[in-house]
Order: sequence, then C-alpha cells, then structure tokens
Amino acid sequence: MYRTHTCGELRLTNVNKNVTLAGWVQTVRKFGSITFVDLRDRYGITQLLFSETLNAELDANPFGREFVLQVNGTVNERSSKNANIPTGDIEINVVSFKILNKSAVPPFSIQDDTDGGDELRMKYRYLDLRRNIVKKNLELRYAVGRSARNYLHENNFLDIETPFLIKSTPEGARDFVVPSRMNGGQFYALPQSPQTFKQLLMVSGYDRYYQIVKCFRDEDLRADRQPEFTQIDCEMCFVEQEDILQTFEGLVKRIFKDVKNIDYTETLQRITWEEAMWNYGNDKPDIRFDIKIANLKFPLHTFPEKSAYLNNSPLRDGGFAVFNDAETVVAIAVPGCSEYTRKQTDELTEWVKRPQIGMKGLVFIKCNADGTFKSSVDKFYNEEKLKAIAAAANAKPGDLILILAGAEERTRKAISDLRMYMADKLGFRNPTDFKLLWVLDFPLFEYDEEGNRWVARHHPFTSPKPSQIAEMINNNPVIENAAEYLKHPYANIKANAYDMVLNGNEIGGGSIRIFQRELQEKMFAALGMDAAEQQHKFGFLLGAFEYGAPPHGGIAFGFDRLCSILGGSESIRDFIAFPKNNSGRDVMIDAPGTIDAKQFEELQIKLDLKGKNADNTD
RNA sequence: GGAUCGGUAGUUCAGUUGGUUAGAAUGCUGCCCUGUCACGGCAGAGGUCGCGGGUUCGAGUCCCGUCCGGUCCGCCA
Repeated sequence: MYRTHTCGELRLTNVNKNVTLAGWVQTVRKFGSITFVDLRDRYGITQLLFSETLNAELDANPFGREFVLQVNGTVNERSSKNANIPTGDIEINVVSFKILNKSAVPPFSIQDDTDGGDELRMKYRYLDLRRNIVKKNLELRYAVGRSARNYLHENNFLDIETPFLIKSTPEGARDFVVPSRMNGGQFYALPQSPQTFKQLLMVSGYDRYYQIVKCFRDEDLRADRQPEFTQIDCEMCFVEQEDILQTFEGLVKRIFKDVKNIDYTETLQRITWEEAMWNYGNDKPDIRFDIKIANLKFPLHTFPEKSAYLNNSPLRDGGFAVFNDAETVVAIAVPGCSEYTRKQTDELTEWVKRPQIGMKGLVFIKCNADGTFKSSVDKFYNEEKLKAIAAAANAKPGDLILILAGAEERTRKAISDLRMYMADKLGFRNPTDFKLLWVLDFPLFEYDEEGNRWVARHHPFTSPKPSQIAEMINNNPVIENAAEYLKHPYANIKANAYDMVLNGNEIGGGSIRIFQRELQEKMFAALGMDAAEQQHKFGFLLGAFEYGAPPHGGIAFGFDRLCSILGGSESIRDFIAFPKNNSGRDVMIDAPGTIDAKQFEELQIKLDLKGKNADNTD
C-alpha cells in the first residue's frame, strides 16, 4: 500500500497514529541536524520532520523539489503551529522514507504565485497543473459540469452523444477538416456544434436532449476563445421561447447555488436586442453598473421607434460642426469624474483614438458640484444647452459626460467600449458580483456587404417570430439596392432567438428552430442557396422535416467561459487542462505538426504549400 | 488580414544620451545552523542580450527584416 492517508487530512485527532504518506516534495528546509519537508498531493500539504537519526540516510538518498516521496512515521503535535494550512497543527515524525521517483529541478516554482510566465507554464503544463490555483479552477469546472448534469437529469434530459466526424457546411465559422483515407479526396468536418444532430433527435422524439460536448471552430483566437471548446448543448420539443427561458434560467441558478452557494433568486431581467443596442451599444451588456447611453443623435432607420428622442435632442440648432455632420452622437455620464484633470481627459481622448476604437476625438462636459458646467465645446453650447445634454445623459453634479460622434455602427461600438473601460477604471466590474440578463428578439438576418446578401445572424435553423413568417415567405430576399438594404423587409424580421448574458459576456444562446420544410427552404434560399445546394448540404434535415418534425428549440452554453467567469478570470485557458495558445498551438506537445510521406500517400493527398509555409514538410 | 506590446542568467525583471568586465531578486551548488514553514548566514557557478542583416571607431541599446509569445480589431452562423 502506497499510502494510508492523503497529505490534506491529518489533524490533531490523529496524533500518535502511524501513517504512510506519498506525494511530491514542495520544499526542503534543512535546519542543522533536523530537516523539515513539505509533502504535497492533490489534497494538501503535510509537514514532515526528519530528525537527526535519519541524517545518514538523508545524505545517502538526497532529494529536492518535486521528488516523489513515500514516508512512514507518527503523527505528532507541532511545537510551533502553522495557522495557514489545515494540517498546520501536526507533522509526521518520519521513521522511514523511500524515494519513489526523482525529479529534475522544475523550470518554475510550483506555487500559487509562481515565477513562471505563461509560455513556460504552457510548455510544462503538467507541472503547472500541480499548482493549487490551477487545480482549484479544474475543480470548479468539474463542479459546474456536475451541477448542470444533475439539474438536466432531474428535468428528464437525456445525454446522447453525437458524432465528431461529420460534413462541412460552409455557413458560419470555418470548419476544421479531416481527410478520409477510405474515401480518397473526401473530407470530414469537425462539428462547430451538434446543431443538426440535436434537431434530428427531436424529430426522433427524444424530447429533452443535452450533451456537454466539444465543438470546433477554425477561427482566430482570443483570451476567451479556443479552437476546441466545450458547450452545454441542449434541445427540447414542444416548447416555446418562454419554456426555454424558464428551464435554463433554472439551470444557471442551480449552478450558482451548487458551485458558488449564491441564491440567485431574482428573475432574470429581459431586454430586447434593440433596447440593448440603444442603451448600451452592445448586444451583451454588463448591467452590474447603471450607466446608459444618451442617444443625442442617430439615424432614424436603425431605431425607427425612437423619433421622439431625435426631435427633442439638445443638439438641435447647435453650432458644432462635428456634431452636426455626424450620423450618430452618443454620450455617457461617468459618476464622480467631474474633477478629471487635463491629463486624464487627454488620456481618454488618446484611448478612443486608438485604431481599435477609431474615434477622431472625445468631447467632455464636466458637471461641477455647484451645478455649473465646463466643457470642451463651451463656445458652441451655452449653459442651457449643456444642462439639457446633462439631463439627456441622466448626469448628476460630479459626473463627467463623455460624448462620441461619428458613423452609427462604429460610434455605438466605441461608446460601448468606453463605457466598459470607464467601469473597469472605476471598479464597477467586481468579478465576485454576478448579474444575469436575457437579450431577446435578435434580428434574424444580417446584411453582408461583401456578398451583398443576407446571412443568418444566429444560424440558418433559427425561426422568425411567428407573426413574421408570412412576411418572410412572401417576400423576395434579393437586395436590389445595396445602399438601402435596411429598407428591405428582411432587415426588420426578428428571430425567435435569445442570449443569456453574464457580466457582459455571452454565456449562452439559442433559438426556437424552424421545423417546417417550406420555411426552412425559404431560409436557405434567403441565404443564397439554390434547391440543388440545399439538397446537397441539408437534404437529410429537409427530409427529416417531412416525417413529423415537432416544434422544438434549444440553447447552448459556453462551458469554458461560464467556468472562467464564475472563477473570476478573464482568460478561459486556466479552466482548460490542456489549452492552446493564440496561434492554435499546443506548445507542450508541439501540435499541430507535420505528418510523414506514408500518411499522405494513404490519404492520396499531395502538399502544395505556398509562401512562408512552403518548407514546412518533413 | 491588420494594430500594438514584449523577447537580456534556470526563472521574473532592470539596463540612462550608443562607450570599460551586462546587473538585481529568486532558483541552483557547496559549507554552517535543533522548530522552520517566503527559515536564516557565508561562498560559488550560471549570459550566442530570440535570429539574420545594416548604421557606427564601438550596438543589449539605433535602423531593416524575420521568428516566437501576449493583448486587441477584422473574423468567431
């Protein structure tokens, strides 16, 4: 038997007991004729005491950090206790020890505050995973998964596996492809999601399905985006949007309770996509802080319902050419920043002028505590106008109003980014505060300028609002006038789709699906697929819809991202045991790599690499 | 595809207007130390300054290219 106890469980109640422990050497503290060793395993750290009688044996069998050690000895009460660790009241008075395996000196320290940089940690991920802090993240991940499974199981969901080797459908994200040896010249694709399979399971009558499943997308990466990632993928029959919202609100609340012991009792706030864009400039707003956008000027076709705001805008009849010429002028009131210095406002101006934001400048109005205003546009707007702007921005004395002007889309995104930036700066985005939100009624289509065509905003299986089905079927999707695409009836069709947002992150999204062949064909046609292409790519689905497809809908949660937010981290990498870097590489195993000539031959594939990768072959 | 920051000892970093033998901390090695737990003390080893080219009497430092890594924009139905 290698061990009788773990390194995390012995206490004062175990004193005098003879025990055997096994683990890794965290530190060795040699102290004249006695030696202290901290022995670590998954469960904790226990101090070992090697008294002077063992010195000869220690000299004969020296060990250092990360050696694997087995010790037998007696549990002793310590004469000086360590309150920082659960086992700090006791130590093991070692009788005998054995080195089970030696270790090279690790390239970085195996501690919470390691000295290792990211690159090194990823290269030696097996050592990094020994660190308590990474272990905690993986334990949290397991807890989230277990909680989700319990909830879904209790609600009659069935976990059904779907295939990874499927076929490429070049809608949406780029596919990872896998060559088929037995079918020369043909390729599988790895699923971007099990979307069509879970819909087919609905047709088959498995009315509640879920899967915690890997998905693959060959797109550029970010701190919160991996090429292979995990979704909690769910689908239900005989449901309307409301059923889905309630079921999965329940799921997330259960996870909060199980994992964080948070009673998230309030009903999730729901806003439409249009309201999200209007108030936050963003379809996944962080509502932990109450800063909303003041829309001082905007193109009416983007918010047709809001003409009253336009007519009452305090900018009307103003003398500032930048505002007068801009398509959109938007503002936020930042609490408590009216005393910003010139240096601070200049810094903000530089920030919005960065290429990633792309604004030409930043106008500010300081709302002084005494009720007066000081702005960078004083010569164009009198006190009364400034007061009206402040009122529109819901600003209070002591606030700093920041105003951006420019083209609608870019400016709205910029004010949204600025809102988040200021909130970060002011500490309004506390990672231990959690605020959930449903965003509803997304547009069904997006206009693709390059192709002058419609693309599905969510995916092509998403159904329109029932009231707009006729509008979709009876109209021709062709866009005659690209400049006026917003006037096309399709631009105003809303989807039966919903996103769940947590602290400014999309953690889940889904829709009620199309389940009628005719409507599905119309959707494919709207996206520019002719009948032959539809049959070739999605014939199986259209066929299935002819055999009694039930109404259905579902949702998928980004599992890695959900875990990282619950863990209070910006990056999902530390919630994945073996993640990939920014370039999609696994630097530990050095993947992807080349394959040998025989493999190419079996696959009947010849490489013809262009440019810088041309010498990348074996 | 684009922007931006970085690459100097095993590791994390500093390195001034270009100027003698490139530093610190930590880790590592050796010696000393009986109550440490970030132990302490003394001594020591350890560098192709990512790579290639250029400017210069002289380059870690300036310029060009390239590779690698981080972050972001585009992209991610």
